[in-house]
Amino acid sequence: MRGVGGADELRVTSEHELLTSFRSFVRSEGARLYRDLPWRNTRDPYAVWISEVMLQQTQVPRVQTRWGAWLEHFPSVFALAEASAAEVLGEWQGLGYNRRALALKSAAEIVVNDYDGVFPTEVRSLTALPGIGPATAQGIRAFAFNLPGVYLETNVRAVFLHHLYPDAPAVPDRELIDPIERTCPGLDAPYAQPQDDTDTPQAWYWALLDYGAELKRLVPNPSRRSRSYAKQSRFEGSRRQKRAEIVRILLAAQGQALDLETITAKLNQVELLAARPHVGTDLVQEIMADLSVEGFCVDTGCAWTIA
DNA sequence: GTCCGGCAGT
DNA sequence: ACTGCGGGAC
Repeated sequence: MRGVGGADELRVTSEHELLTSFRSFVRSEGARLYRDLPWRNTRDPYAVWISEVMLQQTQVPRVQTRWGAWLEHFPSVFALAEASAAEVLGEWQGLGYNRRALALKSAAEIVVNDYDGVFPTEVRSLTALPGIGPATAQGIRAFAFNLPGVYLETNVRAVFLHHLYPDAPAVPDRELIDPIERTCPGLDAPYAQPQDDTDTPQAWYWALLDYGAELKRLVPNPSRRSRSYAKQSRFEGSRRQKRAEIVRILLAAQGQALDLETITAKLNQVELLAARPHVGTDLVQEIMADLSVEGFCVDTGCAWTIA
């Protein structure tokens, strides 16, 4: 672990002072860079949950254009639980990673059936819901319930790597857990004694996110020095590009069943227009099997309809 | 080409 | 630990 900010800003004599000054620095940057995002003006767990899932591997500007529309279409966990998969996928189009939309609907059904529509607050209960992993669970806890925890996602990771591990080449996430715990307001550590009533988990993580986003514009992405960093595969021409196109084709069919040849033909119209190679029915067959297993569509013998 | 307020299956 | 999964802005 190394110094905070610049070496001249602070003279660090102990880990305690290091984390304490780190905290006040991030709080101050967070205040300066605060983003008044729409989902930050509610504490409705449903609305916060939707924002957290939309924000998984998806940049803020895209979510800003879609979060409000989703809440108008599906205003409550009950509305979402009762919606059809096609309706949910339709509202999701453009956000990417379509399985998130199906997970949202499945989780909504569980919250309605098992929790009477009231969102759980325990990490174990939250991560048991489809589409909610450790990061999203802590995000919901911090932003909807103002509960402390280890919220470790890319912006938070960038801030801690930049300030506490400036030269380490491959830092595992487990190294970050301790300092994150020690700096979160409300966790049992001397650094985390609340300064005032605005010193909350919610405000702390907003500050980390806002400062982390700014940091990544100023320096090369510190998260590259995370051991969990992985370069992502090419999208253009990929299987998942075709898969997403097939979902669009099924949605456009409005519940009508399409056979393998029809789906392949429609897909190849798109591929041809984009000057990509012709796709064979074998690959389409494979993708349809995956989509069926994942609940995107139902296999009606030799044809598929959107679920 | 890079990255995004990750998750789930293997 | 590794891989598949979307789509657009830069």
